[in-house]
Amino acid sequence: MTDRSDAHVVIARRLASVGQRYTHGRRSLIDALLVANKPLAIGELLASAALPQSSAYRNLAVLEQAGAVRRVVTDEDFARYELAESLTEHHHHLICSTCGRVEDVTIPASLEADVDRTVARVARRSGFATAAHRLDLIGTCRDCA
Amino acid sequence: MTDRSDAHVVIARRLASVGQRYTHGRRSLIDALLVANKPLAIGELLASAALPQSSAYRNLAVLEQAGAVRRVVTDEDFARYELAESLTEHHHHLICSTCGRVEDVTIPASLEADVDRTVARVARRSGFATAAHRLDLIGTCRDCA
DNA sequence: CTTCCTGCAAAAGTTTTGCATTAAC
DNA sequence: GTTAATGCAAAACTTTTGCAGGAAG
Repeated sequence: MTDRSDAHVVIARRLASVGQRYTHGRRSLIDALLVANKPLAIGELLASAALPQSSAYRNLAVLEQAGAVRRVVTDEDFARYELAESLTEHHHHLICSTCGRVEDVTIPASLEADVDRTVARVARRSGFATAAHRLDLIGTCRDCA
Repeated sequence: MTDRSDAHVVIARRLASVGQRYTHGRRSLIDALLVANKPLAIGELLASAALPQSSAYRNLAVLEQAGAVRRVVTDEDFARYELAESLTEHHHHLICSTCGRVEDVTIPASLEADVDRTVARVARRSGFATAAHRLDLIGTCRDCA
């Protein structure tokens, strides 16, 4: 998944397998996310992708169910969206608690493996079937320091 | 911070140091959180603490600024609140992606230390001054399995 | 062509705010 | 007594939904 056109092909296939079409609006949203390389707020998506709010929300919901995008929650009172990890790489977020900025970041594979293993064990002990973990770094970005 | 009355004393002091009073409504909210031992949604707090919505929101904001409670974000479209970690212990959350249930959980100290160290390093390299990390486990709870 | 998607407008849900009254210190 | 907190109602904001018209396969 290194090329952008690859992403479009994969997404088209996933949408088709759920009986959904890859329309212009959906492609615009994906393009915006491909360029951004970080979670975008709805407002930013509306500006980049140029489509009505209701269509954005509806399309993001469809794209999420098709496994193309992921809804990201921060401390802000609106949602952000990013490409699904199957189209990028497993990563985490640096969140600035002052301005809300969100950036992607990866952590060393060794720690990732430790977290995975421990998280699976802890969850099992609690009666949870764990699907995933979410590790965010909350701090203050360079501009806000 | 093992006793409940201790929590009230500490919170009263923190509120006072910010020029705020420890009123009946605020005490009710704290009591509800002390009993619950897990993040509560606004609706649950309104039921337990029996106060108007607007007062709940305003008081939770004040209590958060005073360092008594923390706003917790999940995938739901409403917020949850829990006692600040300085009044409890550092912990993480098990989140059921089906029913939204949220439970507290702790992970082994050794992993916690690894995460802390790596997170600090990664953040520094990115120009972030890290204050904290947030590690959540997303899965399916026993009841929803 | 047939089914799904779009766009507009209105509704629903959560959270915030103004203001007169009440409680805290 | 003075200052801050409360409670009600109304507003602000994000997100969802209904429905007639248009695009995708």
